[in-house]
Amino acid sequence: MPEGHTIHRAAREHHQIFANQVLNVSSPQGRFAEGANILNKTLCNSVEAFGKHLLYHFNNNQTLHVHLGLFGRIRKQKLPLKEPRGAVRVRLVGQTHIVDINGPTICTVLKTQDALLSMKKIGPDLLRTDAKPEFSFNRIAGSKAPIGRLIMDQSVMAGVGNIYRTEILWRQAIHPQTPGKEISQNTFNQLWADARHLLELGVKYNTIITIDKAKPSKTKYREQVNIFGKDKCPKCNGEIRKLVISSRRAFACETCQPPPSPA
DNA sequence: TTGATTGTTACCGG
DNA sequence: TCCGGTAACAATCA
Repeated sequence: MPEGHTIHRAAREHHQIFANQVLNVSSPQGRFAEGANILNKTLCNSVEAFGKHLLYHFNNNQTLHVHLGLFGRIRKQKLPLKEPRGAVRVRLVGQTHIVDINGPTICTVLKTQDALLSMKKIGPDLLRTDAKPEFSFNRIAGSKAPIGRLIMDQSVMAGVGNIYRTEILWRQAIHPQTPGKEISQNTFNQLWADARHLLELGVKYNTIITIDKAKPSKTKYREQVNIFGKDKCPKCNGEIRKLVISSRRAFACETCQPPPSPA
């Protein structure tokens, strides 16, 4: 579920819903009661995302830091309250909506200052206007690691997950095993721009859309992708090669994305 | 019931 | 010291 677009979407929605409201913060399963009590009946000033990290800033300089990991989910509902579904760690209740957070790997209350400090370990976030892409390019250009690993490394650039990495590299005709140092400035610029474009589309549609002009599918899985999990390349009809990069599955059309020549 | 999954980090060996 | 690989953790659904 969560790539960068999910978290930024949530940040924008939750900011609209919760900013400058006193929230009831609880933990229906009792697994987060201690931190929740600190925030309960407190004013939420703002909500923001850094890559896949979500920060709810409360007054008294407290911040709820959430990272969904692989399985985490955010569920937004209109009032009235319903029974929590599954293992809800935190429930935020505002005047019109509630948000339940299930299965996060990070769900802690920090001093705002410390939460913001920890965000400095993350690379430039494609979806933040203050991002500095030259930092990412320098990391890539100085590395012999495969580009498929680098663009998903959140310390290099933040926001891209496993599906987007395959899709972005296919769109840019870059083989995922190409060493970072072989990526030119110009190629990087296009990659960055396309990644940002796709993530913004993801925020807009609340799902992953990497096919130009596509709209979300009406089936259960709304994603619209070119080659992730597919057998045939939509451009050349060739066979899609299955790879594993950073212990995660990846895909490539080796006709449209020529493999790098061996060193 | 089993397996697979849109993520990250600690740890270990080369 | 810097890599790359592996285990561990999270929860849900087909």
